[in-house]
Amino acid sequence: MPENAPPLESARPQDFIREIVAADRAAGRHGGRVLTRFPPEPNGYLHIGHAKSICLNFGVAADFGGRCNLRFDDTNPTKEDVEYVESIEADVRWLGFDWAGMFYASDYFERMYRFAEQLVRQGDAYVDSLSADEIRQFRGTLTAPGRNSPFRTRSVEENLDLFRRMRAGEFPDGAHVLRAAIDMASPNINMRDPTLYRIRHAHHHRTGDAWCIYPTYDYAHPISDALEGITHSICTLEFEAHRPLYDWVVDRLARDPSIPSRPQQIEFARLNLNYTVMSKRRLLALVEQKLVAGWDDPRMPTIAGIRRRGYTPEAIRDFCARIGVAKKENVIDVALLEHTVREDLNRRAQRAMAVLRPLKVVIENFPEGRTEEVDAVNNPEDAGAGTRKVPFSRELYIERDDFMEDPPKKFFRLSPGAEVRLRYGYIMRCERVIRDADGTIVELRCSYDPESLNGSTAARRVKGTIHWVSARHAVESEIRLYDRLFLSEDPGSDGRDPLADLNPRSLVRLTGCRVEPMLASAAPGTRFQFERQGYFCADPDGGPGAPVFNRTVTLKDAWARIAGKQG
RNA sequence: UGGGGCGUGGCCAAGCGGUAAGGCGCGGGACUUUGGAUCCCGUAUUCGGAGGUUCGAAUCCUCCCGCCCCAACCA
Repeated sequence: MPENAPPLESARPQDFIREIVAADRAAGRHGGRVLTRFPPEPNGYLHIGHAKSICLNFGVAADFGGRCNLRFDDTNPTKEDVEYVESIEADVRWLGFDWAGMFYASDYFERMYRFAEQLVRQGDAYVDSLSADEIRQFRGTLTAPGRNSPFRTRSVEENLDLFRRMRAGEFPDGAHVLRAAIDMASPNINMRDPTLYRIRHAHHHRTGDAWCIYPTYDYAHPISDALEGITHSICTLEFEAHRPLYDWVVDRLARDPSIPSRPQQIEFARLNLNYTVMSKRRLLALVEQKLVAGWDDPRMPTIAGIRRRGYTPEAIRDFCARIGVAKKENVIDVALLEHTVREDLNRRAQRAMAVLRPLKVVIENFPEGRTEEVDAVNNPEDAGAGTRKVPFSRELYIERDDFMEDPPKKFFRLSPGAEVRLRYGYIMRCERVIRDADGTIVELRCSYDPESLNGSTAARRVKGTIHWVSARHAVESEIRLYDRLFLSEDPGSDGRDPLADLNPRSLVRLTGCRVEPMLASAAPGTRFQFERQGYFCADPDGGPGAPVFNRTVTLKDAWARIAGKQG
């Protein structure tokens, strides 16, 4: 990452979570210590929504001199994979965070098991042999209380024996579960004897075949937190109703004086972005059905995807800082995300000239075979970025869109008989148009004003400035225009076709583009602003040869124009 | 419906009894060798609604309305 622009963090806004943490420290809780954790399940790639949680967990810790753990919540082996843990690790690092320790819930399987036996001995848990279906029926409804399972009164000895045999693999999946004995009449359904362990004869990406019983989230999470000494367990709103259960487990575990902390769960509203699908189910469907090249396809809202697209970690962190943290359900306008990306890129991205759809221009009064080097500013927002030489010659390419044979009133670029300024170069007039047999415009014959180098001439005022590239010196390159993958305002609702709102025109590949010679050696991952076209990134995973450029975001006003053009 | 949450401008979001911050978006203007950027100015007599307490309420009380989450051996 050779970019040396200063970081772009906004002033850290105070939020209710930081208020809680500050109050806890003021009250001397946890001895003033702050340890958070980011606990993804390795069942998919991280997306922009996770970035909010990552920034929150690492950010809160950093603000109070604490640390944050990375923990994989790998309690459901059938959905998880090492590919995911590797990508998550890489993405968190790329976002710029460094964890205090990296752990797996599966690190604690043995201790969880032993604690479960203890719960059984205390009469706090029992083995239930009802089927999943029966358990559901016994659970009651939102308004009707549940009923105790007939197995709830088994003796401690019988429970212990059964639970041990569950672990030993004596029973098939679904034969028994371990349940907490809480209250089948609780108005909170999560407290109606929740399942703690289920039998799953499945290979775990990490523990292999060592286990055939796996703890549930509700049981594993508080234990993992307590064992690591987590002080504040920050999660999303849907777990609010699980907090009493979280506390129930922590209460019992904390009777052991060697347990380092009594963590508290705090919930916040997850990020929703309009026009963007964040559901892992839908993202997975896109990957599996090969509608995208993979989880890191630049069209994907995954961290890996937007990284390839050219977003910077700084911009994403700034975005997360700006959206705030609260408990209100929210739908953030993607325009804010794009704004933060543009703001960052505008300051750090080197300007370059690139012609996406080339139209040849011959300057008839410019000497054949002559090459001039014109000075171009690398970044008008960054005086330290310097200048570069760009070759100028008789034959150029300009953007097809920058010429109109029959221009509307407000068109200030090139048209027959009109003058335009070639950025950093000369003022040029279009003399005539050359067509092929089909009548397609293939070339423009122009003249230039030799006195107007660098666009300066007191005599005339030219309104339009266009970008260009010397035909002989330019490098041919592929440019990919990626747009948002989804156009749905309401991404997500269950039961719908997960791909229903896919925008089929989210990728336009342009080949035969001509870019400034300098770009031939663009380092993968480098961002550029192509004059008048938007922000582009040399594909970070591009192979050898001429670099491929991915469009990051368009210039602000250009979006509607370009989006409209592409449907 | 039982339980748990949440309701401040188009989208976020401060505010915590003293008379509505800020950002995005949007509108207008200045400037400009990117129709970019930058810079100005404007954008809620009002805080889901109705009562009440108070000299004074978005902030306190009561009732009502709306939205979200929970009935996986998912997380």
